[in-house]
Amino acid sequence: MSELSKIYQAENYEDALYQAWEKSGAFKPGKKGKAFSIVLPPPNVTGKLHIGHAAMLAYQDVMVRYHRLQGDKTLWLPGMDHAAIATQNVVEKELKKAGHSRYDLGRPRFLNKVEAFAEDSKKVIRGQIKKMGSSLDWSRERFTLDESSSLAVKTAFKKMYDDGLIYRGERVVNWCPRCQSTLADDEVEHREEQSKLYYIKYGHVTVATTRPETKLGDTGVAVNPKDERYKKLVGEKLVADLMGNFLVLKVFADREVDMTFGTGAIGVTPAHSQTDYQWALKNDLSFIKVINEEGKMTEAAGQYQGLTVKECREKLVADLQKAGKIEKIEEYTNNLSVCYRCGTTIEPLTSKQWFVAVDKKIPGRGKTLKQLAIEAVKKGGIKIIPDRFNKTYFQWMDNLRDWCISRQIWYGHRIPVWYNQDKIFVGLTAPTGEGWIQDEDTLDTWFSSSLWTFSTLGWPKKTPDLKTFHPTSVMETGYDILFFWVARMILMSTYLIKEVPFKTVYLHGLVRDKEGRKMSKSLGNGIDPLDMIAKFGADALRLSLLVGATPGNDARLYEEKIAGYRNFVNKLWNISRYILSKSQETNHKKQKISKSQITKLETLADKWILGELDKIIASTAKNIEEFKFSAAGEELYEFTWSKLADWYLEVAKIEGGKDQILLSILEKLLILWHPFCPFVTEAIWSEMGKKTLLMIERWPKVLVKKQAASHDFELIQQAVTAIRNIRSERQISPKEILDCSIKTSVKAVKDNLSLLAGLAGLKIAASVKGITVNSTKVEITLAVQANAELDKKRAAEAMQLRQYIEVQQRKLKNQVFVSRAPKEVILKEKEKLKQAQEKLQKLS
RNA sequence: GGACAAUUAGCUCAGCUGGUUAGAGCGUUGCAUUCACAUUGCAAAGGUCGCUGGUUCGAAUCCAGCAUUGUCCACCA
Repeated sequence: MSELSKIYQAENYEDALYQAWEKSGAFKPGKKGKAFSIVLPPPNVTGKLHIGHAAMLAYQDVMVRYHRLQGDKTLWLPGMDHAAIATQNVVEKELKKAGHSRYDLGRPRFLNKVEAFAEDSKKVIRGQIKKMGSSLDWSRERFTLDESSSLAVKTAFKKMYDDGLIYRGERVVNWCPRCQSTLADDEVEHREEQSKLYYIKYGHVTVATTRPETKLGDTGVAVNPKDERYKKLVGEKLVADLMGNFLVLKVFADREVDMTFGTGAIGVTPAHSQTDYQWALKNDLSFIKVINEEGKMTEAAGQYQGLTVKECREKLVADLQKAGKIEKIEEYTNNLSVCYRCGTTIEPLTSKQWFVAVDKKIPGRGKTLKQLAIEAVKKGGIKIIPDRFNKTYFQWMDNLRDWCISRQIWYGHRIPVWYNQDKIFVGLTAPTGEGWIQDEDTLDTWFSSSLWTFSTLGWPKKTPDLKTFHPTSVMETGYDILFFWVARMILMSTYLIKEVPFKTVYLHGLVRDKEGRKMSKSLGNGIDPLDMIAKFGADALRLSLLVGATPGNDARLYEEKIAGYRNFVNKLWNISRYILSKSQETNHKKQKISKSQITKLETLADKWILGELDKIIASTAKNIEEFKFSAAGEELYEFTWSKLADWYLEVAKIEGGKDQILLSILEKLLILWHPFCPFVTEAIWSEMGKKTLLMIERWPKVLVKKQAASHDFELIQQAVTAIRNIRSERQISPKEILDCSIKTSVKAVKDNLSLLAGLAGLKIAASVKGITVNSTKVEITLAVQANAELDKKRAAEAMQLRQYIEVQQRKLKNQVFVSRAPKEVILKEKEKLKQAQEKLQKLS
């Protein structure tokens, strides 16, 4: 066995270990055990991974490695998302730098470019995922645009079309003029913006608007039915002249009109507003489209044709002002709609698009898609962690409207619909015959990702994987895509395969910077996971992301925190180094020492540490199964550093002959830590000379030892700490041997304390005068000089104790307390009182 | 406008379904140096758990209200 370095050098081990894992085939699910599966939320192929991805990988790898150690048939399936608009944007931006547009290249050549970019991106991302130590089954890697995903998409589309759940219609949609595409409602973000509210005269009625240019498309005026000012106008037709554009406006009443806003009368623009569109349908208004897909004014805008929206607004307002048609202009804070991908202002406009009907009854099921998705969570098929997101989910589902799924971009799944004059064909492949032309549009990227849990397992084919691993066990993802993705997966899965896509949804929070700000390129406060791995090692990064992060809550990350866990990883390394070096020494002397001497087990300290080990084996498993990764990590950390290293190893140095017990503890400890920090644990495992991999070991069994030893060992700890305290405050060197006397009812304490005395520098003496240190059953008197200042401190301590005793006595005399509190609580309180009294007695 | 969360030591956060004299890490202070580890060890200081009421024998924990911060949703033109 080679000598281990003083400090764990992560970079010397990580890549080789990953290769060894991958080569061993252990990332693939085994043949036995119950199934445990997670499908990786596919990262977008837009470039590289950020720290949020690193966090996601850490959480999932903990679960996956844990279940593998439990002997489950464990699958973690990797894949990536083509992220239609996002990816196309990146490539278009690059083209633009060279002065080109996608139209210069044409569809096929442009798509080749995007595909090449996506392939490069995938390579980079794969590398990053591996750097994190993620134990994914790469033999099953998938892509949302690969062949079988395409088949799944087309199959789903056709079925929904045949069931009447997908339809084509002319409706107001969210249009991004920059992306040249529609967006779903939830892909629109809202930003507060300082703008102006213009009061425009429509003859004798004045309407208020933030968007004067759309007024050119007004065909109605809405008022509240209760509004006395306008009552007599309802049903009338107004004619307004907007700089030569004559508007014919039907006045109608609707309860949703806010009488207190503006003038109480609203100009209605059916072609450029969702609300107005609904009103127009109800009140039979006509549609005038004044803004086109480029964000420019149409022919219907008369003299303003060809101007951009902004230009038109400025010119029209100036013209109207000159003509005396503007009553006033007020400052106003507006909620601006912008594209979530590029931030461009959304133009709502009417357009012919494909939609998924969420409120239509599914033939043969008697329920709507929306109802299916709500039931899946309500009836307990799916558990969301933390559960407060149930409410958010239901609220969103209740408000869900038909989902616009067609996008006017090139990169993505082409809509499987063909047209021939007025004939239409929907199918998996092009129809035969002359004159069929496929729809130019592609599908919303979320359409393909909504099938992800089962399309990755082979659907629509009935594969063994689909049978074994679906529904998946856990969906681990960020709460920010609960709607985009999680909700849509539930919708599609319950409809298409009559199964929930996953049993548990674990939602993690965002990773923020030290000040709690969102990490972003513009702020430059992002932390690159690869930099951190290079600096501190992947294990340290994983731990810093795992510990301190609770589900659904954002967590902060900064270098000092990662450095702290790097220190811990090194501590684990050195604990192992010590244990291994000791056992090596003994091996050399093996012939001289009898077996009974080597395994001098079962001292008080042995019993204590083995009891603690049992506890931590059980609690770590429980914590991981309950998704409390942070708590699991914290408790293990405490066991490893504060109990094993700080106490047991020190005792072991004194008592000696603990090679077997130490090695056995180390083996178990490495298994417990493996899900959290797989690299260092596997590295140590191999340094121990193990021939098989740690990652395929089995989770240790709890031995159910009698744990009475715990308490007695804690007495020793208390006494030792008290002695050190005295040394520290009186500045007595640890080397100075102190005379003392020990009184205790527990014999083991006396024995062990004499061993530990070497630590504390104690000398046993029959009777000594000096300062008394005590815990419940131990009393130690140290021969040290009195010190006025410190005696004062002891007096203050005594004072505090007396107060506490008084409180406890009052509590125990209180009849109401004694009669109502449970017995255990009363006993506990009595014990506390007794301890305080004893302590006080010895102090004075 | 609605909903949700957070508010605990200088900083970052634990604290499960009420029973602690409220914990950890970092930071701070003092001490220790050829010991597995200075990426270390030992010890200490530091909090009336946002505010006000209520329920209870007992509240950081449950309830109500308020304040501050943050997030999400919503068609207020």
